[in-house]
Amino acid sequence: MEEFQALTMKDIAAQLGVSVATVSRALKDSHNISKERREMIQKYAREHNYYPNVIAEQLRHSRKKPSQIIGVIIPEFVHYYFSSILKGVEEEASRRGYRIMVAQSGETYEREVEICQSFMQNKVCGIIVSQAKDTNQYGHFEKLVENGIPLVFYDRICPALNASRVVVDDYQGAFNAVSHLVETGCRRIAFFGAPMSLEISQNRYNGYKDALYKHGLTPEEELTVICDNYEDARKRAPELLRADNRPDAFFTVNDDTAIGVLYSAKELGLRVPDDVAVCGFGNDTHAVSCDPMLTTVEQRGVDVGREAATVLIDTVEGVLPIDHAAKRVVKTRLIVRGTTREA
Amino acid sequence: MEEFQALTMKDIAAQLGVSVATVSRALKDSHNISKERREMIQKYAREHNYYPNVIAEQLRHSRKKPSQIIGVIIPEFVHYYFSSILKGVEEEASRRGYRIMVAQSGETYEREVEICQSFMQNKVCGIIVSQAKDTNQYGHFEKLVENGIPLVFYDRICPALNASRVVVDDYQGAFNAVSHLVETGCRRIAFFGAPMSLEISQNRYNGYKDALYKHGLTPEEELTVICDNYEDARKRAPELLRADNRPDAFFTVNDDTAIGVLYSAKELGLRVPDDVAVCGFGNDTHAVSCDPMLTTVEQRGVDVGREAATVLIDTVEGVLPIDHAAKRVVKTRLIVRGTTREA
DNA sequence: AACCTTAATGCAATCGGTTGCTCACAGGTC
DNA sequence: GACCTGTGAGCAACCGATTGCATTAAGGTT
Repeated sequence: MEEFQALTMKDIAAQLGVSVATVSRALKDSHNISKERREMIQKYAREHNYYPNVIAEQLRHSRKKPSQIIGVIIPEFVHYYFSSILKGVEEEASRRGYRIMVAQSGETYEREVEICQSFMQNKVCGIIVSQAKDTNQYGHFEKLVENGIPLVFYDRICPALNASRVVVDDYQGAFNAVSHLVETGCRRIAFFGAPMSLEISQNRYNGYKDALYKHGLTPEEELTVICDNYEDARKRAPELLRADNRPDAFFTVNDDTAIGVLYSAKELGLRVPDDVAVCGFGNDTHAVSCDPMLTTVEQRGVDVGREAATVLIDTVEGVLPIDHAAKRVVKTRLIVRGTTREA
Repeated sequence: MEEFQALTMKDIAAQLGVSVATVSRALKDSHNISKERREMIQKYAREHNYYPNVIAEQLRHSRKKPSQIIGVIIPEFVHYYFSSILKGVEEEASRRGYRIMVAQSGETYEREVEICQSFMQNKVCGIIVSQAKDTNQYGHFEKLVENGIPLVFYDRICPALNASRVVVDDYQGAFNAVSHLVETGCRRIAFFGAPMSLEISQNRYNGYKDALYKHGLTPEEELTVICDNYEDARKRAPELLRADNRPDAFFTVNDDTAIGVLYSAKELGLRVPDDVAVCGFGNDTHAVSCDPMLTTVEQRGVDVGREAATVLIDTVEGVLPIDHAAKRVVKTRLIVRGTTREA
C-alpha cells in the first residue's frame, strides 16, 4: 500500500511559498489577504482538490463549538418504525450539514451504556435515543447531560429525566381508531396492548377508554389483554373469539399483533370485517400485504425522526436553550382499509 | 449554558504535579513509569472518569493509522433488506471496536457524490456502499480509492471498478426456487424480473433458465416480464393469468412483486398454490403477513452486512492487502411456505 | 525627511494526546 | 573517587487548522 497522504494546507503553503496562516485565511476568503494571492491559493486548492481535515478543525474548535456529528441510538434497525425514524433523522441532519453515527442497543442496558460512552469519546454534538426495554438506571444519560451533551428521546422516553422528547399522539390516535370502530357498528372492542409500565401503553389505553365512554360504552376487564406481538396474538385471540360473547372488534398496539388477530379470526371461519373488525397501530409495510389490508393508525416515523433532529440541532446551535426540555408531539392519522367496516 | 469542559490529561497532570507525557504513559501502562505513579494516575483518572479524546488521538495518528469509523451508504433505510444489512454491518463493526456513520443516497447520484466527499472529510477508514440506481460515473469512487480509502460494495456492485464486493448467491437461489416449483408440479413458470442491466437480474434469470433446462423445460419468451414492484405486478399478472394458457407458477425478483401476483391471482378466483404457485425473493417481513404466507428465497441481509464489514475491517487492518478485491458470496436458502405446492 | 496609517503577511500558540530524545540521579563496578 | 548502566521522568515536536498579535513595507501627511 503506497502510503497516501491527503493534501494539507502545509503542502499548499510550501508549494506556493506562503505561510500556512495565509493559506488558511485565503481559503476563508479573508480580506486581509490580497486579491491576487487569495485567488491564486483558491485556484491551487481547487485544482488539486484540497479539502479540509474535519478532525483537525474539530480539535481546534473543541473548546468553543461542538462537532457536527449526531449520535443516534436505535433499539433495532430491522423494524419498520425505527428505520422510518432513522430516515427522518438522517434527512434533517444532512439538510443542516450534520452527519449521523448510529448504533443498536439491541434492547440491552449494557450496550446502551457502552454506546453512550463511545459516543461521548467520539465527541458527538448530541444524542437521539429510544431507551432499551430493560433500562431502569439512568446514570449514563445523566453523565451525558453533565458533560454538556444534549439528549433527545423518541418513542420510549425516559420519564425520570427532564430531557427533550418527541412522541406520537398515542392518546388521540387510539381515540380516533376506537371511535371509528364504534361508529362503524362495533360494540365489544378488545384492547391488545403492551405492558402498562410504558407510557405509550397508558396513553393508548386511555384513548381507547375515553372513546368508549364518549359513545356510551364501558370498557370490560376481560377484553383488555397484555398482548403485543404476532405469536401471542395467535394464542390469545382465538381464546376470546371462541367465547359465546366474542368481541366484534380488536384494537391492537401494533400491526404485527393486528395481523395475528386477523389470521386467527380467518382460521376460525369468521369474516373480517363483518364478524370481527381489526385495527392496528403503526402502518407498517405489513399493513398492505395482509388480506384484507389492515386499517391502522399511521405513526409517521419519518416525522418523528425529523422532529427529533430539529430539536437536537436547535439545541446544539443555541436556538433552544440547553436546559429547555422540548416536548414535541407528532400527529397520527387513521388509515381505513379492509379490516374495518364501511360507515 | 455553563461551559462544560471534559477532563484532559493536562488537568490530571496539573492536579498530580506530573507532566502530561507521564500521564499519557501511565494510562497506557508503560513500564517506563514507576509502579506507584502509574497506579496513582490510573486511580485518579478512574475516579474522575477521564476518557480520552478520540478526535485528538485520531489527529495525532492520522499519518500512520486510520480512524475507526466506517462510512456506510444505503440507498434507502426503510427497506427490509437494507436495514438488515445495516444491522449486520453495525454488529460486526461494534464487535471489532468500530463505529459507523451512515447516510442515505436516496438513489441519486448527486447525493452519493456529496456523501463520499463528506465521508472523506470526516476521515472514515473505509466505505461500504450499494450504489444509487442512476449512478453511471465512478469518479467519486475512484477518488476514494486514490485517497487510500478502501471500498466494499454490497448488493448493487459497481462492475466498472475492481473493488471488493459482497453479494448473495442469486444464481443458485433462483435455481433452487425454480427447481422447487418444477418438482412440485409446475410446468409453465413465469419470470418477473428487474431490468437486465443489473447484474443480479442476469444471474437470477440464468438460474431460472438453467433450472428449467435441467428439468427438460424450455423458457418461453412471453413468460419473461420486466416487473419488479407491487403496482406493476397488479397490472401485469392479471394479463398473464387471464390468458388461455396461463402460467401455473411465478418466480419474482422480490417479495413485494410476489405479493402483487398473489393477490391478483386470488382476485381472479384462482387458488394459490393449487392453480397458481408463487415464489418470491428476499424473505421480507411481508412474506409472513400475506395469506397464504409466501414461499421465498431468504436473502440473509444480516450476513451480507456482517461479511461486508469483515472484508472492510480486514482490509483496513492490513489482514487483506488493499489492492485485493475480495469477492464474497453469501448463500441463500429456499423457505417453503404456503404459496407453493406440497412435494 | 520624519511620522503615521493601513494593508498584507507571517509567527507562534492552541486544541489533546503521543513519542523520540534527553536528562538527572541512583546504584553498581573497578 | 571515577566511570558506567539503567531507571524514571520531562521536554518538545508533531498531527492540521485557526487566530491574536507582531512585523513589514508601501503610501500619505505635514
